Amino acid sequence: MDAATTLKNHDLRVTKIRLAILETLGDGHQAKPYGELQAALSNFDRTTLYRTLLALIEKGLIHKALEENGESYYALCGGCTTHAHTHDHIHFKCNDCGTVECLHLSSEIGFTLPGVVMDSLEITAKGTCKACST
Amino acid sequence: MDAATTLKNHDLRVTKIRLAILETLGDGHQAKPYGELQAALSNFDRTTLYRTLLALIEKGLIHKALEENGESYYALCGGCTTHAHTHDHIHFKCNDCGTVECLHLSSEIGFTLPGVVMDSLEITAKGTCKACST
DNA sequence: TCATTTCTGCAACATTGTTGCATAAAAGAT
DNA sequence: ATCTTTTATGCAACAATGTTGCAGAAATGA
Repeated sequence: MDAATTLKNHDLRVTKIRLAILETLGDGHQAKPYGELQAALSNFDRTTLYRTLLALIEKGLIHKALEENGESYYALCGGCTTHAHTHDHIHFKCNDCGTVECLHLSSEIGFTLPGVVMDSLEITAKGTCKACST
Repeated sequence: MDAATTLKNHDLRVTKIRLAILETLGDGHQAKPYGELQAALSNFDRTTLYRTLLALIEKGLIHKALEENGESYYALCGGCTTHAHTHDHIHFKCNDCGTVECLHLSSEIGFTLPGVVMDSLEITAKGTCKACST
């Protein structure tokens, strides 16, 4: 499915910056920091970039992850549908090369918190990625 | 153990703002947003607050958690020692009252990521806290 | 092509985080 | 207590990030 169709399916108009963002985010299993997006899309207005990212998040096309330094990372959502994100993945940041990947969990995470009702879970792991550990 | 002794034990000089930060963070199982700290400590310089928070993090007295909105939350470290944080806890944000708590895990989290070496894990859960669900 | 809805770019601003440097304060020694 | 050394603080200036209002431009469906 091409990007334009994806946008239409998510109730979004097809515009240049939206196509450009989707293209920049590439295959989707790697999250890009905001600074990199801004640099790659510097021909667009910064405000528009922010609002477009918000729109894409709102419609479930992309998601945002925060790193320790406070920078926002963005990545395509795999099987997310509008208003029903299925985030059965975690974010993994390599301390060597700095890339942030969206990885799917091989097993379910099971733990309980006494007395609270859990809605969602955000997990960020750090370490050394496959490429850097060889 | 009082705050002054805690600071000395962590190789930190005892200053007004450091005592004030530790006092503001209270009993330690609740994380406070940066904005709240700044408001409570508005008699100190903003730069000093930032540098002091960094120093306290560096020495393992407090830790930082990032929320979805990008705001930094700070909380006292329970059993953390200098350069050896034992973060066997997760951050839980209540969608109702907005408080962020540091909760200890009742069970170990076990999962593996194929091909990567994991160093650390950061987990944030969201939902409804005990007080708000009754 | 037109009408309507939505998006974009600009300006202006608020917040957050950082760096350099002179002064002030803390800690240990005299 | 006073002095000396080391470290922390406050100020200024700046950079980056994020937000809001609004006029003009673009996308969509008729």
